[in-house]
Amino acid sequence: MFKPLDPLLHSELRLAIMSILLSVEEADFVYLREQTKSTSGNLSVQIDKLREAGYIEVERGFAGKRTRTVCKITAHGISAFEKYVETLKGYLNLNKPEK
Amino acid sequence: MFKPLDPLLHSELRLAIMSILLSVEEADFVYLREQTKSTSGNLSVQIDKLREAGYIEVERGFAGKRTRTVCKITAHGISAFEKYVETLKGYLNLNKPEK
DNA sequence: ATAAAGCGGTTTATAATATTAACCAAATGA
DNA sequence: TCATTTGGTTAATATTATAAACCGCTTTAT
Repeated sequence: MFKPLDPLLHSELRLAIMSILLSVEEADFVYLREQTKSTSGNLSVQIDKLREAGYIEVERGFAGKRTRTVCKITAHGISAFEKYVETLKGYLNLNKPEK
Repeated sequence: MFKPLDPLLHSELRLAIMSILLSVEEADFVYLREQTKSTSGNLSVQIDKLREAGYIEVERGFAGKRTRTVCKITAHGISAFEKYVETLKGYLNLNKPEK
């Protein structure tokens, strides 16, 4: 009945990161930090976990002279996310009981 | 954009407990343990957290000579769950992108 | 009877995780 | 030049989940 939830995605910040990357196709570190209202440290750690899992790709480049770290979701990340959502639905009684 | 997820509900086991109690209206310890495939220790701890938060009520009674701990969800628990689901939807891009 | 094993749980210890705090190098501004 | 800010990383800490050990009671076997 209750299938296990991918622990990598069942995390508020990582889920938010994935959600953004799913709708935006590419986002840099600063943008993600603003959107998620997270601290740099936390964001850095969580990005790295997603990257290690192969859910996102991270490329370091430049914006003018400043460094810029760009993230984008991978195919593997997309399917993991979709699977997570399906699994999660099993927990959420999405069929609202009639009032 | 990303509202905080109630940490009490954003937990696999506690969410499963709540999900069951939402659909069943009353369940005892053993039933919950079987359905969630959790250990007694883990279940005991998580039930207690939900009870402390006022999300569920716990009553101790008897089934024959043996003790029986019965759980049921409270109105507060129901609304917390519903709110959690709504918040969560903000993370889940539920509108599938057309293939 | 009494020992041993099982059941329904709780409490305590440990493993895993998230979050922050401290730091660093490069760039900018006074 | 030297202090600040920016874009991050690394290391330490706080929080959380999970499992292990235990407890009182009941049932079963001897």
